[in-house]
Amino acid sequence: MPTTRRRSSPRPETAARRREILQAALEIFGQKGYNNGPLAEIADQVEMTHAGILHHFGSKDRLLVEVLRYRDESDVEGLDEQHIPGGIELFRHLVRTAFTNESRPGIVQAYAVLSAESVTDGNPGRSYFEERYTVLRGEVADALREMCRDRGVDEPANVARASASVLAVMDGLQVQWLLDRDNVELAEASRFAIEAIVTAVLDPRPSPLGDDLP
Amino acid sequence: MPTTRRRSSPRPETAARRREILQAALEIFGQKGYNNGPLAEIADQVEMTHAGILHHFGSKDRLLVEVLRYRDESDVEGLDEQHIPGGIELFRHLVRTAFTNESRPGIVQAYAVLSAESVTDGNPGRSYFEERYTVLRGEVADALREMCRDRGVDEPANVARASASVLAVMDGLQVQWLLDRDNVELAEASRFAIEAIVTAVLDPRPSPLGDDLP
DNA sequence: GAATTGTTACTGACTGCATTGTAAGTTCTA
DNA sequence: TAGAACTTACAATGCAGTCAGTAACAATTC
Repeated sequence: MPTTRRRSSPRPETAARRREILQAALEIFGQKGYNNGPLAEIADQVEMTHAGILHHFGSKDRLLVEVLRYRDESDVEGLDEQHIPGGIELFRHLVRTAFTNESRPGIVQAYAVLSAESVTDGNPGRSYFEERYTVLRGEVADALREMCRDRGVDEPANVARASASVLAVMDGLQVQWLLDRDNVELAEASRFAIEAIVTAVLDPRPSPLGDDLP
Repeated sequence: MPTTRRRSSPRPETAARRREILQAALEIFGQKGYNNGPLAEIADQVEMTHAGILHHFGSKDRLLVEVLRYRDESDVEGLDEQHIPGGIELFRHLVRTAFTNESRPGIVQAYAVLSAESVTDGNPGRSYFEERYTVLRGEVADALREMCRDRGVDEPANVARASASVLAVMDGLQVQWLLDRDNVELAEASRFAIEAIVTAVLDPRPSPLGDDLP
């Protein structure tokens, strides 16, 4: 028996429809959080019923992980041109991102809310964020080492600490900014902090706090 | 008519019972988030029904704001002795806190989760966090200015940016740590970043990223 | 290239569960 | 003895997910 497999290809407009849903979900999850963001509201925004969304994504959990992947792609697409910068260019890119993010409160909020929510019990986005931070820390660390090499700094200490700190300060400032959007200082703070941290790696100096801490 | 107002005072053990509830709520909200943390689960932990909790706090919203206030108090009580340190001592205190926090994942997670969740639509904890960050930034800024004065640094630039950055880096590192508790570097990163930022205020140097950024 | 057949992309109705809040009743105690 | 500190029972939503059905479309067959 040849058992000719019958398998229709998805319709041409389906991909676009899915993207519409992902966009709407990103907005709703960003505004209200994952647990507090009902499928029905996402469905409304794309003129569909919540059952339609479940048809495309199977479950709310799976929708979330696809939303997170989608955010990644659209981020790279929108800000970068094509390649990931390295060395000093990475940090310049991060600073520019901090500034352009001021015009995208939706995405900023989605990221802040969903990353923190991901550490709660049984959250489906957790492994996404675990991996994301690991990858990003690695990229920042590589860029830092490249800068050290360029400037003849041998055996740079604190590269790992600095990488985590750079990402942390950007995330933390975003939360503060979301709570107080009129505070323009907060955007500038990203540049200041990143410069401070990079400087401390390239040209370490004695601690102003003394050497007797833990 | 004298209308002798009849108004019983609460029973002596009531205060302790309320504290038990606040403690349990802090745990549950920390583990599962505010929206995802049901009253029933908090009630279980103190051997009560959820209606009992509502008797004490009126609504879930009001419970949250009391939980946040409670966290503040117990924090100060546990770590500080009595007074808030200023100047260099504040930063030494912050670094020590970062280290001792490693043994209190519950509270750390509660803070990280609830602060991010507070920026979502209609969250009852929002104004608490708005005020908290404003106050904390002010305290850190004062401490920085004091250090500048002590060391003869005039018209220190970037004090506001540095204050926000210090808080941001601590918060951001906590999220990363919650996602990867085995990563011991992350605790040390707090000290490194705080030192870097304070140094950049006390003894500013040219940006390693160039001066042509936004 | 028309008819057939299976699949996609839904909708609407429904199920079942979780959850906050309320109301009435009970016990205890200041 | 009134009010504090509950409990039990219930009301009222809200929400994810299932299922049966329908219309449109794609692939296969003739």
